[in-house]
Amino acid sequence: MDSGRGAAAASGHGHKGGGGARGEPRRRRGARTGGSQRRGALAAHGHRARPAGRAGEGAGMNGNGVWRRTHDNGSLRPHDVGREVTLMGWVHARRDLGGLVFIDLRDREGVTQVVANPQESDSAAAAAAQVRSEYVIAVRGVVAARPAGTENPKLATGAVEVRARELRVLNPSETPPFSIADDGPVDEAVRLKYRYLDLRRPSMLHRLRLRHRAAKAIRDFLSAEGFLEVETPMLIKSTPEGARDFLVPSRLQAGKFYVLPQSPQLFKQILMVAGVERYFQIVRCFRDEDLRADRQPEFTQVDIEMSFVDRDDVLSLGERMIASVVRETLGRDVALPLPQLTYAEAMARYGTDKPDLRFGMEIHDCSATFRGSQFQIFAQALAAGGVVCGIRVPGAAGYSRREIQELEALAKAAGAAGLVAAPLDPAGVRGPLAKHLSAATDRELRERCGAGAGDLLLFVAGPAPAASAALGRLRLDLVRLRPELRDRVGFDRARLSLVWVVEFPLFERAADGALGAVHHPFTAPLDEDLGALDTQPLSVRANSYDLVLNGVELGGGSIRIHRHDLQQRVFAALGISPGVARERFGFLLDAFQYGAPPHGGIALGFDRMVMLLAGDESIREVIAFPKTQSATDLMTGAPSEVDPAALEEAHIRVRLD
RNA sequence: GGGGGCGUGGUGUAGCCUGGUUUAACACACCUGCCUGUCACGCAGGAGAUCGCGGGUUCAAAUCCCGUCGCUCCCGCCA
Repeated sequence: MDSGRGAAAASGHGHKGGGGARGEPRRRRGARTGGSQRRGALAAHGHRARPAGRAGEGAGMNGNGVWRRTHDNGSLRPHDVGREVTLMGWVHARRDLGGLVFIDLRDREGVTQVVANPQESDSAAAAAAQVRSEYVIAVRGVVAARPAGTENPKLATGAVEVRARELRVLNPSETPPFSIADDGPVDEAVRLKYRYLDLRRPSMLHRLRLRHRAAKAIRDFLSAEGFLEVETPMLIKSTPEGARDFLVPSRLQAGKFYVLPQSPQLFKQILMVAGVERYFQIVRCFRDEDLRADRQPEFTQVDIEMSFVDRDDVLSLGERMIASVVRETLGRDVALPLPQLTYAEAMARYGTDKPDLRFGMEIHDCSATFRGSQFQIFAQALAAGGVVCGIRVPGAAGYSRREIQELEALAKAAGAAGLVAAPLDPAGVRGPLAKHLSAATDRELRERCGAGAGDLLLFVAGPAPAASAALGRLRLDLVRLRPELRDRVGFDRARLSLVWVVEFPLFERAADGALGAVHHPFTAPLDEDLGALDTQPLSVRANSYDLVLNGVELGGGSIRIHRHDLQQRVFAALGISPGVARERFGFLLDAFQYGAPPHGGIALGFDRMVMLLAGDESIREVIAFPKTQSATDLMTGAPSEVDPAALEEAHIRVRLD
């Protein structure tokens, strides 16, 4: 720190006392100057551990009690010329021309140029010369039109400037560790440590504002639709399903724990039994799982539940809400109703249950074409009950051997056994596959994939879900890694491509072979599949839905089971005995004995929603105080050890191994 | 739990692959002086880095190797 450079610098300001505060030299320059403390007597300074010996502040330095801000820094226009104004804010930039000093003064609303001219105010000019980046200052002066030719069209306020009569430093600032004004790339760890400075940057303030506007749009929309915002508890009973819980020890009940909610799922269903009919909450949820760009241990959901509705009612509500949010934040229209894909279609055409529909390159099932093929790889896969899937990469027939190998590596990383590449010339398929194709199958293949000369076909053979999933990943990798493809496949990054994915399976086979709920155990099966519930549970489709935006799962929901007999059958299929069900969900089952209305709902990831609206690739950008990938808070240092007495009271003994 | 990327003055980067002409370079920021119409102000001067940390190889390590820490992307995980 104070390395002594410029030790003499803080001396010798010819300060004029005249009502103006002087800029206060920053610590680096001023620390060694010694001298008396002429600090203002006010308490405002008392708690600031500034180094001793700084040139003192004048009597007028004590905060902003005397002045009142009249305008923000984004609002002055030519019609304000001649008006006496008081502005406050942070020093965005200072340009000292020697005598004449320009200060770009920034606050939340914008930037206004302040001019300090010694011919107009000696004291203001002297103070302005001492000011540095990120000092908080107050300026009193007169709005003037800028001299012809010096207007700045880049600033909303660029036609005018404020001629300073008085300038006060309300608070000096250390040199910030990174530029607030530049708003350029900075290592994320540094940004997180100094999050208060990071958030000060205009782009981050914009994100906070965007988030607020999205939340407000949601509240306005749902309120108008008759929803009640109801809060649910944060300290709740553990229900061992799904993600790992965050534990909260109970002091009063030794050895027992609350957990933080993974979602308000049970409570919102209880609220339906309670007759609330239309509930929503913008609510924090907690899941102790590994982090990703779109996953934080605490995140925010828009949680919605409605009574006396069917699936279409929920979808309509959900998509109208999203359209409203997009309109209120981006001013863009979303065409309704949104398209719907069944889960089966999504998997077949895009290899994923959250397809990115901003571009084509769909997956084609070419199994029929290759049935009976002499090409061993395909023949074996088909004989084993698998499939052969392909995608057409337009204009990629010229990819080199090396490029193809890179694609194969990606496919293998995505779970494919291999990748067969077939470039097309005007005569048809070339490459290793060509000699195993008759003219008829060659043509059939091209027709099936919509491919022509110059295109590249990529095939994966294997079990149905794995083969299409691998191609689905490859499809995404291709537009990510090969920019030249984006135009050819119609990829538009700015598009908002919303789609409902419906009819998920009700159950899935877990790794241990047990049957598990894809969504949660209160999800209703589709009526038409009820018959198979006890005989072929894996074939039963759920009355559920996910909302997908640009390949990101925004959220999902379902129509719930509200009848006791059906719930028993689902529990039975899941292998949840009545005793276990009672232990885990007893209060919900009890509630359902007293007249549960038909109901359903949806929960949307609010952070992800705002991230996509902002065009960001990580929800950390739209969370004011996010955690790192290792779930630490670099600003506060959480998590940390706690006072042993607190552990004692919580009946916790810590063991490290 | 596993795989990949990154870590060099305050910030962003180059240098690393191929060890030695590097006294670790550049831009921005910072400090000093000059400068009355700038808005990427300009000009001149200056300070600031034992190259994340530890160990090893070598005559010699920012550079090669091993370990470790931090950040990050992904797989697993996330009903």
